[in-house]
Amino acid sequence: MQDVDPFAITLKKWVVVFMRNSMRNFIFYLKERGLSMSQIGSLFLIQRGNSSVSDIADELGVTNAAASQMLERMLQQDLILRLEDPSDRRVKQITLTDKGRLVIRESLAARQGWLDNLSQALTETEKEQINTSLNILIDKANRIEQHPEIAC
Amino acid sequence: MQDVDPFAITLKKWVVVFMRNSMRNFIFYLKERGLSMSQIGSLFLIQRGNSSVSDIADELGVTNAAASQMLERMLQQDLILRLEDPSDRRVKQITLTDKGRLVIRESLAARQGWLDNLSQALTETEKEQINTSLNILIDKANRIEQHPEIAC
DNA sequence: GGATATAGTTAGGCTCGTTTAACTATTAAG
DNA sequence: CTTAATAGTTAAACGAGCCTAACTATATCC
Repeated sequence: MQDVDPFAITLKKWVVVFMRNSMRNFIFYLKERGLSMSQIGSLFLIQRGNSSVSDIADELGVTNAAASQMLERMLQQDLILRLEDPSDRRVKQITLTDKGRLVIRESLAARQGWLDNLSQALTETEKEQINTSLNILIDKANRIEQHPEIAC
Repeated sequence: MQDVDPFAITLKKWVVVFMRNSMRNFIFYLKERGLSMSQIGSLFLIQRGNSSVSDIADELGVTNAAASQMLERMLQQDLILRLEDPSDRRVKQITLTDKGRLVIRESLAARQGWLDNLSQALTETEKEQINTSLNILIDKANRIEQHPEIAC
């Protein structure tokens, strides 16, 4: 908590403000849809290419059994498909259904309201400046993700 | 989905990148501590001044009964205090214990790793520029929060 | 003062997410 | 070919979180 770097302080403040404002509608959307955090997390993981039961279990930090049962419930809700991997028939390939993709889009849109209000409160000049800054952050974040070994 | 404003697109991309990278450690911290999303959400709400059972129930979108039970569990974990409001003895004032405040700090710190890596990937010039941009966003976000009627 | 409203708790019942342990099916190693 | 390892499923059990309904205590209204 002994930050002296003003940038680090700003970044943390932004995290708090962002979370407070963006999570509310997101959580209400999940409730409305009857989805748990684990389930929506799984949908995003599957979209990113984590396609086996073990992958998803690892990422969520739960046992295979837990993941398997949760995916079974998601299968019944028509959010995902579960197919045998032809190259290794022990493995199941989990993919998104159209409904699963829709849920991802809607859950992101649920945050939209606050972001739209935020956009409207900005001048064009401010938008341009922030746009440039965010693109730098996005770019650096992507590089860190692609080269996680650098990040340690 | 028919965004033409490049700023809106950038903002959304940033949200996705941010969530993907920052939630993982946060969720693992919660698991380690045995806390649910509702419980950590409550701690933040209490810190922000939502101090009655009804306040918290409303914000979380659950019944008073559910909030009351969840707060009872948090009381047993020594995360909060529950005192009678002297000015209206029907009301209970919920406040954070030292342990509750610690959990808030630790949960934010759990995201720290990724943000630190991100900071290190930036030049001083980039940091200054982004710092200015984020401060604009924080400022506007605070104004929207203080005047929610404008935001509709 | 009596009726009504508000704040919160308690009880019963349900679902979900989780674990461990036992199991099946498939692949890899010797 | 036999044994061991891997991927996933199933079953039993438990706690958390949620709801509705019934309840207590306090405050407000007329």
